[in-house]
Amino acid sequence: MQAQNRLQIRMPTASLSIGTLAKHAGVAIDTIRYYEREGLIAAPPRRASGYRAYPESTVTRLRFIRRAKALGFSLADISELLGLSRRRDIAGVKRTAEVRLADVEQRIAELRRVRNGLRSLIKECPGHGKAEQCPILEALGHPERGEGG
Amino acid sequence: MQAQNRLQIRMPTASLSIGTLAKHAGVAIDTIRYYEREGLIAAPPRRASGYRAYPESTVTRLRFIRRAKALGFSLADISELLGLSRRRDIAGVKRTAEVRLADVEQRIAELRRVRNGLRSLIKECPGHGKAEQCPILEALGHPERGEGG
DNA sequence: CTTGACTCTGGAGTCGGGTCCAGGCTCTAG
DNA sequence: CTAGAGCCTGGACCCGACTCCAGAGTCAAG
Repeated sequence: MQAQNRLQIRMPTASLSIGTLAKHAGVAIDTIRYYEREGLIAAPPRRASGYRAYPESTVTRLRFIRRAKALGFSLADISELLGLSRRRDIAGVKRTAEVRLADVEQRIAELRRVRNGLRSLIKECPGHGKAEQCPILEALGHPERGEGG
Repeated sequence: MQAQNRLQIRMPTASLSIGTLAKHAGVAIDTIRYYEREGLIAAPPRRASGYRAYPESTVTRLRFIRRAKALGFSLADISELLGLSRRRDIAGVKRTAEVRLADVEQRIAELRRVRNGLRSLIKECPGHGKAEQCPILEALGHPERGEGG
């Protein structure tokens, strides 16, 4: 849509093709289209050919999504965060981050328990000998007892 | 099952229907059939009617699976563990547990990083005011800068 | 015998987050 | 002009671990 160029105040910068955007933001083309379908990024204007023409700010938006994902937010969380930020709802953003933190802390606690269990089992396993002497199998419930193992 | 009692050498114990087994082991009926398809438990003998008739030891086997899952093993890992245990390969069992431990430790380290990042962001966020003052949005990359937010 | 709970089968659906594909346009360098 | 890269669409497919379904046969209690 060239019409835009003439009608709009001023193009902030040249627009990006989806491939260029993908490269700049470090995500796959298919992922960008997927995010558009899911409403995480706005549908961009199109050229006469139908090609998507992204404003540069979309790079930032995609990086936001990437970082939020790295912090353990799901796409649904990110959607929420984006909505909050659009509404300048700082309190909401903070609350969301706090919920996420609590979640992460719980996962850490669970994994710690798992780790400790695994560690002591490994420490006590001779690494050879009969199954009956293996505390790992023992702890798990000796699956072969009485079976045709 | 009366016929069985007479024909077979001796039943070690009464056999269990799939529903009873499910209750005893604390898993869903569908899950048991799923595990059978996946080769995690052996296909049990059938009654004349086609109903599955499980030996009691299957309860133990299912509990083994449940505990291993709780320790973060995937069904594929569990399959491997079961094979190792069948072959009385204690060294193999120990190695598998060690790999799992390393994996768990890495996940903990990652989550810790995430937690620390989230914590400091939250601490510095006033919880009100302008988006520009929110370090959470800031750290994530201010998605609204220059956009029609 | 009847009723209602239980079980059988094969196959489809679920969730999250993408990834891949065919078939057909479009853009750009030479 | 042509070749080849890039982009379009809708829809299928992937992973893991189930979960649900319809339609039909079976079992136990009353």
